[in-house]
Amino acid sequence: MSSINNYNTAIGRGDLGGGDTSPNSALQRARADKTYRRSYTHAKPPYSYISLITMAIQNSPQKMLTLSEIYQFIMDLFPFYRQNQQRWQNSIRHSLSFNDCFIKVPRTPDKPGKGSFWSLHPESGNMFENGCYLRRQKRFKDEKKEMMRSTHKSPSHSVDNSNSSGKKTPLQHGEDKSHHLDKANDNNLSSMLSIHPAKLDVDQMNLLHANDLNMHQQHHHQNMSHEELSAMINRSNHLALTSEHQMLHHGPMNHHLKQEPAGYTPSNHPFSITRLLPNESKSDIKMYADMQYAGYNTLSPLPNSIHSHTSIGNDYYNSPSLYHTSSGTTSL
DNA sequence: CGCTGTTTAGTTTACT
DNA sequence: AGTAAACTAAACAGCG
Repeated sequence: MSSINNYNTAIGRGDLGGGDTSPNSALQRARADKTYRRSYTHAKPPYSYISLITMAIQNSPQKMLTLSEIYQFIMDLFPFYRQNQQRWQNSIRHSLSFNDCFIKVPRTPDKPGKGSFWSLHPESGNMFENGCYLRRQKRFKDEKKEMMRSTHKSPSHSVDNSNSSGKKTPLQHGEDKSHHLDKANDNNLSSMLSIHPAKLDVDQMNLLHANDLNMHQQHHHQNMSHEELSAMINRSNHLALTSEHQMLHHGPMNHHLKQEPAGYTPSNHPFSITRLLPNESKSDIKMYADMQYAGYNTLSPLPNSIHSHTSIGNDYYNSPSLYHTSSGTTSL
């Protein structure tokens, strides 16, 4: 199914700034109300939180952002998320913690502050380049962490302290602490880089080894400079992005993802995250203009100059220019 | 104290 | 219809 359907569903769900409008009435209102176009652009973007986080990180120069920077990126980009902040920001935090595709990069002493940096797991690949931005076909799992989880879940490790409701008592929280810390330590760059290289395909492995392994072995990651860390992550992300090409010849890196039809180029997808990258050509920035869902027409292709969220001068759901297609107005 | 991060649980929704 | 991904809420700990 294409993301056009996803888009329609997102709108159809009635996620219009908190209203529980039925799909039909939303559509009727869209047709009747001339001011609706503005509301329409405040509709919930057709992206999952995971894809939004991914966008934010991939658009940052260092390929890593703090939590608040991720928040800011999303709010800058989508007015929808300027409301109900507590709700979606909780979900963002949950997504970051819960999904193995996000890794924590510790702050270095020269960059003190609150919270870690968040980056993308190099093995997570192009999670959304298959065209689905609301729902991945398969959740990315870090096998190492998966092992840890199952180990901790196994009967030998988890004495049943749960009460009938399944809610933790304060005591249980205390008892969980070691597990908590293990998990926390596991969810960072150090463990990410100690991942079984066998999981990478040959080319990636060679590159990673050639470029990074020496450094990896010589330094403890926590002691790396921020520049080293980000350079490493940049390279890894580049590998992930260029894996598109490899997939055409060797099949998908994440083999559980279905193959796209022949001729399909992920970066051509209307909501492609690849298209967000600053080095992408934006000559086709009006690509969506001719499409029926022109309300999102400039969603994906960010302006050339975006290298950090702070430079975002306009948002993509709000700019009046977005309301126009090549034929003049948005048609629903 | 507020923010960040982790975890659990329940619900909703996309997809097969 | 069943399953799994995504979303939401909430409790809690730790840190600056």
